[in-house]
Amino acid sequence: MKPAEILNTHKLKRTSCREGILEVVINAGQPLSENEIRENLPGNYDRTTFYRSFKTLEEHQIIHKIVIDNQLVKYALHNSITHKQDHAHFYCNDCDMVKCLDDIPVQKYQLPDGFSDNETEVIIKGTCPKCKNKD
Amino acid sequence: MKPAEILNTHKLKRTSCREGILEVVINAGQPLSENEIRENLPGNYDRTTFYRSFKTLEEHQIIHKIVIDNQLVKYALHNSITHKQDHAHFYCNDCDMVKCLDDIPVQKYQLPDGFSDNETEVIIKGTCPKCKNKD
DNA sequence: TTATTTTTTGCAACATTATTGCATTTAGAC
DNA sequence: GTCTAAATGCAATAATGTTGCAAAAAATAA
Ligand SMILES: [Mn+2]
Ligand SMILES: [Mn+2]
Ligand SMILES: [Zn+2]
Ligand SMILES: [Zn+2]
Repeated sequence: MKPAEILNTHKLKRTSCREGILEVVINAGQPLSENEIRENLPGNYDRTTFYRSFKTLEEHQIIHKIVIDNQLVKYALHNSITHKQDHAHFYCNDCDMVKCLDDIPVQKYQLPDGFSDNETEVIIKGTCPKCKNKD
Repeated sequence: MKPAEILNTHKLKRTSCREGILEVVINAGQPLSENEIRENLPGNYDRTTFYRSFKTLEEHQIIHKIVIDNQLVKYALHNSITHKQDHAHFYCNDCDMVKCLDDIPVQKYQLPDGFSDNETEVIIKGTCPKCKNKD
């Protein structure tokens, strides 16, 4: 699906920042940091606009962010199939790569009395195949 | 266990910053942010020293941090019983309270081929009992 | 005890990530 | 093409965290 289509589907204005972010993230096929996105965007770049665009795209559940250890944030497209379902994320300690594990639904945890949940985040840290074969 | 004892056990110097952080976190009985810790510390406060003290205490697995949505970080004592075991954390969307769910071990996830894991973080977001009874 | 070495501290500077206010521009509806 | 609500760009500000370095404190050696 193309950026313009996605924006139309959600009745969002087609602005260059929104289209640019989507374009880059779709092409990458994996979660990217703000800097990685910026590096792949042509022309001038405004951080405020990025954050506001992200907020909009997030509210429409088009992209989501993955926070690793505060100070590393990656942005990723929602897989249109699993979409709303909570899924786990993988983080490679060696190369900082983040991967959406769309096929791995998160476990439903039994909370203590009185607590109720509505979202669960799971981040699995380890080594990715690429880094493992680097010895 | 008292701060001084803990530091002695780990053969760490008893400095006022380390003792202060431990004192405050032990008294609170729940994870606190840097600001919440600072507010409960007497005398002058240096952020650099806080971060360096935290690093030391973390390396000795005395306290650990919980990152909620980057921009909210809470620091908590390690439960001496479950200690090294990965445990889930609860975050209240209403009051920002964080709770260590020491009794809830994290599930072992089956990763795709070639990936290996060595640590898993689970954050369950929802409403705490106090906030639920506030209608 | 005194001297030497190591660790910790406090401060300034800097980096990164993120938010707000406001004037200007633009996309899309008419 | 005109109009208007929405989005943008820029400056200012905030929160969180790190680094270098000289001074202070603690541990160790003599
Ligand atoms: Mn994902
Ligand atoms: Mn915990
Ligand atoms: Zn890797
Ligand atoms: Zn609450």
